[in-house]
Formats: sequence, structure tokens, C-alpha cells
Amino acid sequence: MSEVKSTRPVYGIAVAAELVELPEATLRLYERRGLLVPFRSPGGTRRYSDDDLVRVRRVERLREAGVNLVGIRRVLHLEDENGRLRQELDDADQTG
DNA sequence: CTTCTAACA
DNA sequence: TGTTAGCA
Repeated sequence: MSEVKSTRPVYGIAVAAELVELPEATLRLYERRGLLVPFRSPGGTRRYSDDDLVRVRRVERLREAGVNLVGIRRVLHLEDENGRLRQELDDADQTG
């Protein structure tokens, strides 16, 4: 398997902002509001993974649907939890 | 690059 | 409510 993890932290905030076509300040705001938690380098700078960028695009899609940031945070939290539970079921299937 | 604050839509 | 500009 080629170890190409989409969770690998690669982009600085300037590059990430360019890729998702959003201001850097907006990415920082999303993080402060709990929509996103990008990796932090030892120096304290944000490192966005491809998964993070996908998550930001999901945020924008929800916004177009009229959901505010608080609502989006709850949606993403439920999606995270759902995915985690699904993973546990999948693991239980393999072992049990 | 970081955080915070104040002004604006 | 969310974005932007400016400061430290």
C-alpha cells in the first residue's frame, strides 16, 4: 500500500485558504468555532490535511443550505460520531 | 505565522 | 451573524 493518507498535515493556512477559496481569517474563525481542528506544527502553525479541506467544503455546502456556524458544528459533530460508530461496527464485524 | 479587537454588512 | 482590517 502506498501510504498516502489524506489526514497527513501538509498545507499552511495560506495555501489551504487558496485551495478552498476562502480568506485565512475565515479558516481561523471556523477553527475557533469548533468546526475544524487542523494539526499544529511544533512551532504552532496550522497544518491542513486534505481531509480538513474536504471538511471546509462541507461547511460551505451547509452554509449554502442556510445553516449557521453553530448548526454546522452540531451537524459535523454528529457526522463524526456516526462515522466513528460505523467504524466500530466494521471492526467488530472483522474480529467477531 | 499567531491572537485579539473593532467596525461593517 | 459572519467577514474584514489593523494591531501586537
